[in-house]
Amino acid sequence: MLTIDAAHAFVLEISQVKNAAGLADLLQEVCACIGCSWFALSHHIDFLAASGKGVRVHNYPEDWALWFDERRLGLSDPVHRESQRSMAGFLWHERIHRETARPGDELILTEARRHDIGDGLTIPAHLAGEPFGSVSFAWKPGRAASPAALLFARMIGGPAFEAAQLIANPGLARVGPRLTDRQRECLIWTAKGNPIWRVARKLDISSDTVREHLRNARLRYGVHGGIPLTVRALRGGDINFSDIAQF
Amino acid sequence: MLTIDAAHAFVLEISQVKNAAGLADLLQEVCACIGCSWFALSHHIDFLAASGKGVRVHNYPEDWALWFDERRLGLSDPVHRESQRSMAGFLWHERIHRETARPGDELILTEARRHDIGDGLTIPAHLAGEPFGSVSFAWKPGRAASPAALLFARMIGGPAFEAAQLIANPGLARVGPRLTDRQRECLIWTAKGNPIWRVARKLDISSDTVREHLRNARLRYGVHGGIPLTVRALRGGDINFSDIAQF
DNA sequence: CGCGCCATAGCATGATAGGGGGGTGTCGGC
DNA sequence: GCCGACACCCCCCTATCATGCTATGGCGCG
Repeated sequence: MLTIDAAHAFVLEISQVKNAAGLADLLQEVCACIGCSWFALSHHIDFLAASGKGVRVHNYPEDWALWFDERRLGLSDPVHRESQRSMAGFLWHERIHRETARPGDELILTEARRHDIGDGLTIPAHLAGEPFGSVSFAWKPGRAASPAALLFARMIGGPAFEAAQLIANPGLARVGPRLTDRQRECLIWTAKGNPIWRVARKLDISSDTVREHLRNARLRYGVHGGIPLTVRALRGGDINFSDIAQF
Repeated sequence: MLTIDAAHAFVLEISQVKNAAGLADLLQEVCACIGCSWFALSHHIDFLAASGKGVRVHNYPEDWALWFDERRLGLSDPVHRESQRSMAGFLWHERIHRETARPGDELILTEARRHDIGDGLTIPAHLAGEPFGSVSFAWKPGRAASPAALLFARMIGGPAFEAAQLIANPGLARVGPRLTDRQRECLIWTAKGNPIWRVARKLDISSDTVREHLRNARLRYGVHGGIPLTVRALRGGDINFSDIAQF
């Protein structure tokens, strides 16, 4: 029965869960409640490369998970990609299209169907400084994910992911390194496309100083190069696209 | 009446709304539905400094908004700060505590009460590369935000924020020229932090060819430099953060 | 008062990227 | 059959960046 009360009960139980198995049991119950077969709560990372790190709880067929990991799809799976551009979550059949497809996507989707995974829905789990994540529920081929199920999942997805993170990192409310104001300013001007000497003139400081700020920013993130620095700062929320956009 | 059907109706209407006034009307109806007095959908930015940019729709008292803006609280308001560390949203009385308080927070909260704003709840709106945002609903002093209202807001908050962004930036999504597969590959590897010669080895092509692909990509966007190229490609969706993520 | 953090500034070296040429072959559409 | 888009390859030269090191003054905090 899809009601707010039912969702409330799930959220309360989820907030008290102690380990991954308990969380899996609860998500299985959610599956039964919305009438789907599969659930997957996962960070979008390469689990083979980052063994031990990241959170993942799912009931997908084991060989699908293996196939998925071997191809490092945690980072490039079309559903994961789309979830990174979404705030509210989505039904797969409404947002996974040919237009945004990449070579290889078709293979992934047919392989999923071969493992009895058809339509589904996904709730993104974004938090600045953390890897991307999501909570998905999926049906066997032939049945479509419904808007009501999406709404239901929206009530539960966020708390479920927060619970999973607490289980994986007990007490580790970690926030990545933040940049100082001056470092952010310098980075924003270079990201707009200015060479360092022009940034220096805008900020009315020496270009060596700008260089120094950018260097320190790179050191904080432990990255090499201006492009990775910019990407990390965007990811972590230190700067954002509207800072960079020039109109 | 707090039901999934009611939420569904709101979400459908929100997805069709054409302007900020229409969105405000709908959020006012949501207020009536959950029994609160105030709503506020807002980017967490300094609206005085960034005039014209950013999204904000609210029905707070006008002098409260002025007081808020004058003190540049968009960035440092305790509710906004807490929302930036939350994925699922929260009830103010459960998460706004003395422990995480900063000097000045007490003043903000009493000033809010002076303007008839008591307890409330907030749904964060995170999207990588975008400024932080949130959707809040608040009650007059003496009444407490309820878990059921939080669940209801979870169903509506994300779609409402997405709608607001569409209104503020019509057609910003998926604009401009797209890159070829090869250009995207080269860009992704350089964005990970690889120098061109290493990209060439990964793709098993000459480094001049990599240079060539990157040059053509820059030409398409009409940008100068690898950093602006990366930012444009990220914003346009040609590449995304998980393509670049290292783990 | 010292300690750490920040912003500022300078200098030197080598690696890298950017922008300018030139070219080949394929594929698909007009 | 030609043309445009695409992927591929090669050369050159200069501007820019990354990185190493050192050093100053201001500011807050314990």
